[in-house]
Parts: sequence; structure tokens; C-alpha cells
Amino acid sequence: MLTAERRRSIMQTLQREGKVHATELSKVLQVSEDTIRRDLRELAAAGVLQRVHGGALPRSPVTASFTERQQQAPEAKAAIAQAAVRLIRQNQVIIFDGGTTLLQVAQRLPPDLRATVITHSPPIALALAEHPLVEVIVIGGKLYKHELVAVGAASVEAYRTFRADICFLGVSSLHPEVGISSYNLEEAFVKRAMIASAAEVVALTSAEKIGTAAPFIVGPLSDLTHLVTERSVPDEMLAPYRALGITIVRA
Amino acid sequence: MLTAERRRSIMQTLQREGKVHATELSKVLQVSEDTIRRDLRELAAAGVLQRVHGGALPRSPVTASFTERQQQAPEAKAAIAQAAVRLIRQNQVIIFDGGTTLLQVAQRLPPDLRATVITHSPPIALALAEHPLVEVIVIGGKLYKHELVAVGAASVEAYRTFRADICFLGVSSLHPEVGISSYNLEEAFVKRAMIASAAEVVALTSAEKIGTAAPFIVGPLSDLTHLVTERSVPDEMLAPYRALGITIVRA
DNA sequence: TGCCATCGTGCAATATACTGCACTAACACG
DNA sequence: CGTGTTAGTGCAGTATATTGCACGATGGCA
Repeated sequence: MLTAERRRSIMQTLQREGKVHATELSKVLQVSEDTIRRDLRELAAAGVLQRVHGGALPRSPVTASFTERQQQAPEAKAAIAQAAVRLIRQNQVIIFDGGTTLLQVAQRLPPDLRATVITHSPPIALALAEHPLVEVIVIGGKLYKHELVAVGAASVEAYRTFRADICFLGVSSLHPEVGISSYNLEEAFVKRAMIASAAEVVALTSAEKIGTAAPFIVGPLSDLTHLVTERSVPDEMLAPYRALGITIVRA
Repeated sequence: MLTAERRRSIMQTLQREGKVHATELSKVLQVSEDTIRRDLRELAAAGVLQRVHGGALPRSPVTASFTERQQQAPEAKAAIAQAAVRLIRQNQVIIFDGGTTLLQVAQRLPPDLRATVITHSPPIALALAEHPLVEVIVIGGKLYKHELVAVGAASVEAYRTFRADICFLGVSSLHPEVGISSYNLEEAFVKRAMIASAAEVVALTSAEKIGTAAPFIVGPLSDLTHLVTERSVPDEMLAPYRALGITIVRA
């Protein structure tokens, strides 16, 4: 086994599992622990992982917590993301919100898709950098560290200069009377700008968020053209949305 | 067997197996290991595979070059980054260029530093998201996937709206007569805007880039106030820069 | 505190890589 | 036909990388 190959394998394991043990790696990869330790040291020096006693952790707590959140109910999120991808057509201009669910959507874009993606989320921009055909437009602004999205007047204004075909919105609260709402004021402003710049608006939301409300209103339900959610959501909870003419997709 | 034929065969094996060993190829193709090594070197130079110790690996997606570069000469980069960090004062407004060296600088900011960092590089924005005190401003634009930075008119204009204390510039070419130059037109424009928006301009560069020139001029050497480079650079190569009053830091 | 896993370092053995050089075959050109 | 040029190849010698092992140091934890 080649050295570089082994190191790639370590990084893959780390991404998959969220952590690696020196002893386990030594057994799996059939080399001495010394070699594994050297590998981990070098990779840490290169800044791609964080060395800890007994093994290594992903470099950044932030992206780690992100991947962790991604591993919460992964099959539900994956299903929602997969269903959302099917709404995309060739050569569209697409707006992507931030968040772990949207990150999944970004990672699932078919490799032969030609499109322009506009996003204010650095992690999503990076994920899409791997895509061979998609052109990525980054929206700037002040970084809101909790959600890893750019917010503020600059972001709102930047979105105003675009006219997209479709916008994918991660929503944290959806209520028949309150509408779409969010836990952060700045984020709410940006979401409003995203909605205003797109012809179709697709909301992605997990089951438990339907019927809840948050302090900052993004807009009325009528802003939405599609709602992608889990299969488990009972039909009667979706009735108000269906009544407004929103296309419901249950993944 | 023809050379081109042999190389095609190497590429096919690589695609099929996911890796190739120099020694095995030498046996299978009935040529000396030297020849195989020469082949691999040329193919790597052509950018169709990644040369590693003992053989070669497939050249992975677009951003692979970035991750690869991250692992090149990490200790030199770390030293340069560490020296650069020492130029930063509390409560400054700082502009960060993209690139692997600057990523190291971002990762090494002292945890008690209060500052505002402006950057057009999503990876650097993400790295700084972990920092407890630093405020991060993301500059938007079209994502240039090779360097993972936002470029274009939007980025240039965004930088124009700031007035920073200090700007850290990753330079790919520095020449006593040509000045600062770059391999990408758009990138050169953005660098120029960064320089124009900062009181002090610090260039970070590895030893082998000093005395080289690239197609796209960023600006004259006199734009720089500081130059951070490796200890190994001979003193006489730095004389032209010192003559211009540029503060030299050898890490 | 003391135990034990883990860690870093120096060292030697081996594998792999690079450099310069000589040789060959193909080819252009007078 | 002869000659100079070029690309490709192998070889020898030297440099560099990688690996496992021994040994002492260090860190986590009861």
C-alpha cells in the first residue's frame, strides 16, 4: 500500500466516523502504530486534522458539529435532499440556503448537471466547488458563525441583484397562521431577499418543525411554491399548505 | 513498445485499479523503473495523475489540487504563517487573501485576538468561524474553484468599500523588475483591490517563488510594506526588496 | 500516587527517487 | 551517403523517503 493512499484512507475514515484511533488504524491498514502516528502527525502539520491522544479528530469543531448534525436522522435528511434534487432542471439558476439539509442537496447534485448556484453559505460553496460543471456564486456578508452563512445588508443587497429560477430554503419553523419564521433576525432578512429573487420557492423541512413558530417572521406561507418534507408527516397537518396551492413532496 | 502506448496503458491501469506501483509497472511493461518513473513524472506534469512516493494515484476532483497543495511543504508554510501572525495587533481590521499558506495563518491566530477579518476565501472564512472573538466578513463573487476564492467585479467592488489596517497577500510570483504577478487575471484584479484597501501590505511567499514572474501583473513591489518568506532565502536575493524599504521577515 | 497506554526520538534497513552519462534508433538535411 | 540532432532508454552512483524497532518520556485515569 502506498503511503499517500494510506493517508487518503485515514482522512476518509475520519470524515466517515468523525474520529480515528491509532491502534485500530494500525490493524485495519496493516502497518505499525509508529507509522500511523507519523501519518497523523504529518496530516496534523498540514492542518487537515487535529491530533489528539490516542488518535485524531476532524480539524474543525465547526464542521465536526456540522457533520454531527448531518448524522442526526441522516436517512430522513437524505430522503428530503434526494427529493429536492429531483426538482432541479438543467441550466437553471438556483439559490441555496445554508444548513445541513441544504448541504446534503448540494452534495447530491447529479454530476452531469449544468447550473449556476448562488449561495451565502461557505460550506455549500465549498461542497459545490467539487462539482465539475456547476458555476458557483458566493454571496458575501457578515459571517453568522452558528449557521455558517453570510448575513447583513450586504447579503440582502447582493441577492437583490439576481433573478433565479428556483430557491431552496431551509426552514426552521412553519406554521399555518404565522407562516415561515426563523430564530435569527438577520437570517430572516436574508431568507426574505432569497424568496424575492426566485420564481419558485421550495421549503425543505423535517417533520418536527411543521406546526411550530419562531420569533422572526420570514414571510407568509403563500411565498412557497413547494414543500419537501418527510413521508411520516400526517396528511391532515399538510392540508393548510395544500389548500394554498403549494406542491407537497413527501420523501 | 511505443512510449505513448506505454503511457496510455499506465493511465488505463490507474483507472482500473485506483493506483499504480512503479515496481509493478516496470515488471508488467518490461522496462526499467527509471523509465516508469520518468513516465509518471511527465504524466503528473501534464496533470493527469498525482505522483506519490512508490507510484501514482488518480487525480481526484477539482479541489484536489487545493488539498494536495495543503500537504506540500507544510513545515515551511507553518513557519511563514507563524511569523505572519506576529505582525497582527489587537483590534485591527485585517484582509486575508486565499490560498493554503493564508489558511495556515487563519488557523494560527491567537485565541484571545479581537479583530475583524475580511476575506474572499470560503475555506478561510470557515476556519475563522471557529475563532471565538474574530468577526468575519465574507466577500462574495464568482467562485474560482482552483484557488477556492471569490473573484470578479463583485469581489473587487466589495473590497473597495473597506479600509483595513493590514492586508495579507499570498503571492505566487515576485520579481525585482516585474513586481507582484499572478497566474490568473481575475485573481490579479482582486489582489489589486485588496492592496488598495489596506494601509499595510504583507506578502507571504515561499522561497522558490522569489525571482519568478507570472503573466498577470498585480502591481509594483513598492505596494508592499512587508515580505515574509523562508529562512533559507539567500540575503542577496532579498536586497532589491530591502532597498525599497520593505520590511523583510525570514521565518 | 502509580499504572499503563500512548507518544516521540534516534537508528538502521530497505525501498524509492533523482542526476548525469552513455548508448541506440529514428530522422532531417546537405 | 554521411553527419548532426533528437528522443528514448538503461545504468551507476548518490540522495531521499519510508518503515519498524528499541528505549525513555509523557499523559490520562483510577
